[in-house]
Amino acid sequence: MIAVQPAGDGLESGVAAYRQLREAISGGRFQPNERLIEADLARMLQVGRTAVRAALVRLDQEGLVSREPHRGARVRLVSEREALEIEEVRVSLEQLLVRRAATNVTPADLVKLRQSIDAMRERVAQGDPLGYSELNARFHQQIWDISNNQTARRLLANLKSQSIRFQYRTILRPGRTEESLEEHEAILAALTAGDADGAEAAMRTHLSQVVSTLKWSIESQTRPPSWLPG
Amino acid sequence: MIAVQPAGDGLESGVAAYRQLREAISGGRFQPNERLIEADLARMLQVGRTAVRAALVRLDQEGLVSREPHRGARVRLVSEREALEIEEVRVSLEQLLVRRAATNVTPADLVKLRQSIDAMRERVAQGDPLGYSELNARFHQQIWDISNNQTARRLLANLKSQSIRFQYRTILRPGRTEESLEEHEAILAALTAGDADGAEAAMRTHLSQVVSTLKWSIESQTRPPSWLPG
DNA sequence: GGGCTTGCGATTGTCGACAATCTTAGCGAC
DNA sequence: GTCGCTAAGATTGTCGACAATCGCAAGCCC
Repeated sequence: MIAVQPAGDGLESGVAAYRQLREAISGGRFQPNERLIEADLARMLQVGRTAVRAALVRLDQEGLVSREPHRGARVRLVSEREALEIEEVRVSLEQLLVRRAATNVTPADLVKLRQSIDAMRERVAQGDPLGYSELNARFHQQIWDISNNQTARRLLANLKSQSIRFQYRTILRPGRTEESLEEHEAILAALTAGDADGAEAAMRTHLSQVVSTLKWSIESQTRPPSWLPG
Repeated sequence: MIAVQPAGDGLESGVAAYRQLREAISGGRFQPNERLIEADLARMLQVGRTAVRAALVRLDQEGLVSREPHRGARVRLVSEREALEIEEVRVSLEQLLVRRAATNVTPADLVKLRQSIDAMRERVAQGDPLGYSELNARFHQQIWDISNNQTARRLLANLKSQSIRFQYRTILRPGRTEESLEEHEAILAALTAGDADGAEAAMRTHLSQVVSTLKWSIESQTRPPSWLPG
């Protein structure tokens, strides 16, 4: 028997639809609160309505879309308040994970983390906050991997996809990337020293900055809700 | 128009199936790893196979059920290692919540918490660990409510339903309930004082005990896996 | 007997059709 | 003009049927 790997397929088609939809939503290719009509999505994704339906149920459970009986699904609009809740949870979990990482970390891991930070430093020098943000995500994910807690990892990934809409607010603040870079250095230093308490503290400092930035951006923008007519 | 509240119904029937199944699984009415056959469940719950299917997808996303393409669904067996992961996450989140609770708590809340602890003390005196356990859950949920972070609350509820199978191990250890009771007192004391750091520390102490108990129960029981034949 | 193939029953995955429900546009009364 | 009502269209919820796939047991070859 030729072990043909079924091209990433071999999955029920609902999973394919789920992944594409998830990518599309968290990638911002839908407006917040936009209606998600099953028939349209089915045409769009080239799958049956059954598959779309399954995908929507999953995304609902995951918190990315909200479904009401007989009224269909919409991409869920996470409020600013909720974004703060999410960020608080994220701080907690990242603290836990970096603490575990401090005891698990290998020299090879440290090399990779160093490479990530160096790459980030380049982006800062080039004034490329978006590239920085991507590398930032990679840095954190590396820590998740090292810490070896799949449960927390999964939760964090979910939370991140829910709050992605607020991400740019925390990146684009002037001078933020430079600060962020130094905070990352502190985390790496603690990990290198195998200092669990230090790593946790450094992570708390780092992410508390993110929370503050987010809070600031929310409170300072008391703009009228632009989605209301009139 | 008479506003007839559709008797808790008005939901798509998939939600009803989901709730019942969830209750049944986390209530231990299925064996771990037991196959969940759609047609059987449909008969059992008096709903169509479509609804069962939707429920299973949700439970899969939630981690209570594991589904493989063309191979059906089983109640997910969470490994001991995973139970520890979950408990670690739980400690993190409960710390966060009790910290927030310390700043939100009202006198009325304190009265209710006091009542819960008093009721627990009674159960301890009566030697009723199961009743104690229920009240324990209530105490923690009260704190969740006070802390007012829906996101963390939801995650904690999910985690709890996943690890419920290991709960009895942490309750039945001799002398544990007495210790647990005093730890609860410490938490309440910190909350009464509005001491966020103290509350967090007390919660950490409390739940670390649970983690230790769980670890101890796992490591000490190097029993042969009873579910293997022979 | 051991290992492989084959066939069958059991179960899941998908689709189309239809019923139930919501939403919107049109119409008429005031 | 606007309010309320009605009908049509759009969309979701549910079911039954069928195809695809799996697991198992019987049979076959060596």
